[in-house]
Amino acid sequence: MRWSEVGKLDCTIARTLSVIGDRWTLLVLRDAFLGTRRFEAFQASLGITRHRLADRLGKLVRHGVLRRERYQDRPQRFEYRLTEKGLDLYAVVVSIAGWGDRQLAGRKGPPVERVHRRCGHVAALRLTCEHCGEPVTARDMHARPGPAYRTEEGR
Amino acid sequence: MRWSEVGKLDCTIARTLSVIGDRWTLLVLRDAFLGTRRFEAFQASLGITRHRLADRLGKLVRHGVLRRERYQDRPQRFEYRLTEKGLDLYAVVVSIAGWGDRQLAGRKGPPVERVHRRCGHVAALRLTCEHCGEPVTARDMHARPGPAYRTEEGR
DNA sequence: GCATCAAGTTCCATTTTGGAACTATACGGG
DNA sequence: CCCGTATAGTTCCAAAATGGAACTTGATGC
Repeated sequence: MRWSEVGKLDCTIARTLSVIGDRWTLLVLRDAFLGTRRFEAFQASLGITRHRLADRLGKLVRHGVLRRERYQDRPQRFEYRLTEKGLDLYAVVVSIAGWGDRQLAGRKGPPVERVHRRCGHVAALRLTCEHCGEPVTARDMHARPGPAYRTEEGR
Repeated sequence: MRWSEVGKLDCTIARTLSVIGDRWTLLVLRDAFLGTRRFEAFQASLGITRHRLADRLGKLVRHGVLRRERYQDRPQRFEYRLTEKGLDLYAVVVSIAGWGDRQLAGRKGPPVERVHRRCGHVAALRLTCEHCGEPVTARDMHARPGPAYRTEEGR
């Protein structure tokens, strides 16, 4: 199967990955969450080729994750900002950072720390059950076919 | 910059992505979390070429995310199981699934639902602040340079 | 005119993928 | 003994994606 067909599968994970699951895209998003907005800034920070970057930004815009906004006329200049849909990817980016911080053990601790504005503390974020509020790990959960599974095949 | 050099950056996100951030790897992990263990089963479920699959499984084993275990001698047969380090990726996989479920709006609801064994409910998982326990979104958090940043450059 | 800036595009060589066939070990049946 | 089946890979090659570097466009400032 071609990667380009993965987005048509009926798995929500596969479809999400068809949007954000390629080499540089999540690093672009990392920068976006750190406040980067301009083409040159992404390029300098990432070391991605301009070609790829233009491509990835365009794809994220087409998928509604970023929005391309003019910040100056003459010459026209654009910047890329996270949409609500894009901001909703925060959990993905933070989960990735969290795993790296825990498992890939930087010698001096994490390079970035996150402060919860409301409570004022530097804190890791964790998954909890929406229903009971308890923290949850893989072993606490059981996956089973959901509504969409009953009507058609496909994970 | 070559993708193969991304793992050497000092960003925990970049380093995590060098392990799990390529095309098929997260789909392999999705299957692993759903209980898939054997080469043939991954291959049939994913539609990835056997070649790539062998490659990806090997890489995950080298990084300690999966462990290759013999389940039969003569002929020797192996299966791939998540290690603790691998199980710790649950938040990443679930966050990706969550975004897909919310934003890519399957017409009939999610294909997979997750039950919290402890409380018995089908529930989405969400990020909360480890310190105060409140649910958190991108806007609630502020990123700033952490310990590792003070001693050396690199995000 | 000439340099500079920002945001892309174009071109081409190198890498990575996808597809399909082939290999290795062992079992079970006729 | 020979054949078919099963599992887990490997090999080969054409097609697609990527990396690097130079070029383009539109405008400002000297």
